[in-house]
Parts: sequence; C-alpha cells; structure tokens
Amino acid sequence: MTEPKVISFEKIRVACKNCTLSTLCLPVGLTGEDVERLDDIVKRARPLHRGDYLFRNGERFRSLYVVKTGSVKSYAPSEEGGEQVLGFHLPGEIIGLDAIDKEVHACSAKVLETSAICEVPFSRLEELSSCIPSLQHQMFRLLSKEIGHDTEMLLLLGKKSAEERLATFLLSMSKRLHKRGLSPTDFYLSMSRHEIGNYLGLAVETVSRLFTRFQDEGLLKVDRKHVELLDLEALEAIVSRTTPSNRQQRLT
Amino acid sequence: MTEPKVISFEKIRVACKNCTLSTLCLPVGLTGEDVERLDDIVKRARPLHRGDYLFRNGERFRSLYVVKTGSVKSYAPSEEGGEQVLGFHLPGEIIGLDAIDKEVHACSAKVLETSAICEVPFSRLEELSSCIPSLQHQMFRLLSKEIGHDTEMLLLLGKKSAEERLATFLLSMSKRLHKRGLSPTDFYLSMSRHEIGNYLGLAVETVSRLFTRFQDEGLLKVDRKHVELLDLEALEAIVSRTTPSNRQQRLT
DNA sequence: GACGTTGCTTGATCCACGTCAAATGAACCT
DNA sequence: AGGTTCATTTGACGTGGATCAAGCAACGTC
Repeated sequence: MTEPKVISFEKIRVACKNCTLSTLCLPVGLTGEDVERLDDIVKRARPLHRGDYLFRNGERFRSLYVVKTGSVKSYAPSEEGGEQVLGFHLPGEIIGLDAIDKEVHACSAKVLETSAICEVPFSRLEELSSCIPSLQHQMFRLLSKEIGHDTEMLLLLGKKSAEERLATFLLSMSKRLHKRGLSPTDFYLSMSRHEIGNYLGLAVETVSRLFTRFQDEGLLKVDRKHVELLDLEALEAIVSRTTPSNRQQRLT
Repeated sequence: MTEPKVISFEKIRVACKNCTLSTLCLPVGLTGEDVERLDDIVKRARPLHRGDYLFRNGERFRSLYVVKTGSVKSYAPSEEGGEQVLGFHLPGEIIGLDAIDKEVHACSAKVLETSAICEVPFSRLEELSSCIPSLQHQMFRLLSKEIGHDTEMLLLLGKKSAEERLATFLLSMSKRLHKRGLSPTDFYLSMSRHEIGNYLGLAVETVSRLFTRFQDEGLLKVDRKHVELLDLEALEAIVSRTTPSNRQQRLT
C-alpha cells in the first residue's frame, strides 16, 4: 500500500519465524519446531507485478496464498462479463479459502501493485494440521474469521447507505494498515475508484462524489490515490449512524 | 418447511448412521466406526418451537447446530436495533460456524417452525477431527462451502435488481427443498415477507409487489406462505439476465 | 361473535443513486 | 511538445425501489 514507483530491493526474510507478519499470519501457540515444519511447506515466490494473477476462476485449487507485501484483489465473475470485487487483501491476509470445498477456484485473484506472495500447498497444510492440533484449531479459526468478515459485508451491502459504505471502507483500510505498522490516517489506495465502487456496490461516480463531499466537509483530503483521513471520529459517526431508514430492520 | 399446523409425532431416529440426512450432513468417507464416534458426541435435543433460540449474539460459543427437521433463521444485529437476516437454514445445514474464531456468537439463531436440532459440542468435534483426517477434511470443506455461499450473497446484494433477488431466493429454496426429497415447485415458506425482504436487502412492500407481479406474469402462484412455482425456466432466465446496468461491472 | 393484533397488500409520493454525457487531467507514448 | 488513452471528476437527468399511508385478511383472545 505504498507508492509503487520506487521499489527498493525487498529484503525478503526467508523463514516464517523471521517474517514481520508472523503475528498476523502464523498461528499462535505453535512450538518452534512446529513453525519450522510449517516453514518447510511454504513456497516463497518471486515478486509479482500489477495485473499478475495468483489464480483465475475455473482453475484447479492447489494452494492458499498469503500476501507478504503489496496488495491483491479477488473478484468473482457474475453472468455475462460482470464482476463483483470480493475483497482487497493486505499483507498477512490469506486468499483462496473459498475454493477448498469444490477444489476449483470460483473467483480470481489479481495483484494490484508489485507484491510478494507466499504459496502454501493445501494438501501439505492439511497433512500438517492433522499432526498439530493447534494448527488445526488455527485453520478452523481462520476459515471462521473469513465467514465473519463476509457477514459484515452482507450487512454493509444489505443495509448501509452510500456514505456509510465508503466511510466503512476507509476506516477498515485505516485499521488494517495501522495493524501493519503503517499510518492509519495517511495512505495510498492501490485500487481504482472503479474497483472501490464495485466492491461497495456503488457506481464509480457515486464514489467520486463522496470523496469530494467528504473532502469538502473536512473529513479527509484526497489526491488521486493518496488519502489523508482528518477526522476519524466523524467517519466512525457516519458508520454507526442510525439511518432514518431502519423501518424494515426490526423483526419479531 | 411443511405446514406447521399438524405436527404428527416425529419419529426421530437416534443414530447419525440412520439419519435420513446422513448424505447431506455426514462427511463422506468415514468408516462405520468413525461415524459411531461422531455419533457419540452429538446431542439430540427435544423439539424446539417457533421463536426459540439456538443461541443469541453475545453468548459464548460452545456448539455447532445442525437442523434435522424444520427451519431456522440466523441474523446479526446492526447498530441500534437494526437486523440483517443472514440465512434460512434447512435440514442438514449447519449453524454457528462464524463463531469459531472469536468464541462468541456474533449473530442469533431463531427457530422458524417446530424443529428438531442436533447439537455438536465443538471442542469434542475438534478433538475427533484431529484423530480422523477425513473428518478434518470435511470440516475444512464445510467451512469453505459457507464462504462460497456468502460470496454468492455478496454478488446478489451488490449487483442484482429486486426481481433478480427474489427469483434467486425462490430458486434457491426450490433446489434445496428438492435435494431433501420435497417438491421443488410446491412448498411453504416458513419465514415472513418481512424476513425475506430483510434477507434480500429489500423493503417488505417491494417483496410483496414482486410476488404479485410474478403471479400476474404466470411465473408462480402464491397464497400466504404457500408458493407454487409454475415456470422455473422463466425464473432462471430472470436470475441470469444481463441487466442493462452492467456498466460498472467490467474491470481492467 | 365482536375486537384487537399482526402480517400482507396496494396505491401515491419521494429521493438516493444510477445513468448518460462531457470536461479535465494523469500517465505514457513517440 | 504533442497526441493517445484511460481514470477521475462534475453536471444534468431519470428511475427503481424506499417510504408513507391506508386498507384488508388471518388469527388469535375473551
């Protein structure tokens, strides 16, 4: 999520245990020995570049992918060339979990900027988790967490207004970047307005207008892909605002 | 999903291996012995009635639940009393997977009609799956399948029109009921219009109007909760129709 | 069998957002 | 520098579906 221009040589540490992401990506409660065994099965790939695919829909599922640096989007084709962006993936996040069931990828994953990606062959991972109960537990948690995330998105798409959606998106980016040691208020978006709109179920124009509106209201500053959040509290207020349109919500 | 009036005494078979749902609910590739061990940990509860909760959001997560007969809805509270219906669960379907991660239920599950539910203590299930690799595999698949389902809902809420949503919903019910040996064209909906609307991100009024429109167009017949699908092909056509509004969809 | 309660339908109106169209401006060529 | 392309912005306009407001049918309950 940094300006993609100057890519200094990424000093990729070769072992999981040395990886800066270990707290995000590695299961907690693994012994040193366990981590080494996990380490053995992870393939560390050369850097990928904007537009490269991790996988495409229809391909056979073999591996999970973990973002090490950079960012990735995943998206599902709908009928007739349409697409639904399913998520933007930052360092430490795992991609491909939805394909375990059918063993075929139902969505595609495309790299948004120069990125380093770890590949984890799933069959090996499965073998390993039946040996290491705490790894199995972490795998269950991981899958479950993904479901929880999807649930939040359902709520967003089902109930929230355009401005709530964009505010939610910006705060989500902010928090996730912050967890990774980056500024929660000043960052670059690696995806286009188009992709943001698609992800949030909005037209590009609406996204663009909201950016300028938020800017006019002093909530943030935008310049192209660079965003500076000026008033996090106000954004939070937008997210958790009870819209006057909550009539349909309350059920028996 | 049958008329709740006459509840004859449900002859509940006590063992998983005898359960009519075994092909839906039980992992394939388990030995007879494995199934018995699984069987040991499943608690079979007395029938629950309309309005009963399996669990409520905020409660500590202990068990997964499997619908044996009847139906259940799950829903998440949003800000300030609003709710998002997350799903309607039919026999053989599993509820509670999203709570594994945080060990707290983020949503509630409420019984829609008199139902029999199996309870599976998760810690026991976890122990068992580290002993039985094929059970572990099935668990991964199950979790993954849930993610896949959520993805479809994201597509529905993000991109589809009101009529596409209702048609998708009806066909989904149709297919799922058919798998369970019931009529794919003639069934009772155990949930209210209100709940359908909430689930699909639509107002009750819109759902109601669409039902009458579909009826006028000869696609189906409705009387209260009883639905008869008359033209499955036409409904399919609505679902997979390229809306003229696919401008935003195609991305680079 | 009258009476409240709840769920569903129907009609009239409104508005948030999508759509269409055009201008602006980066980035990238040659 | 000038031209091509593509992303973003901005304005004007239209509409799908939400909202508001009655009716109406089913189902209690006493």
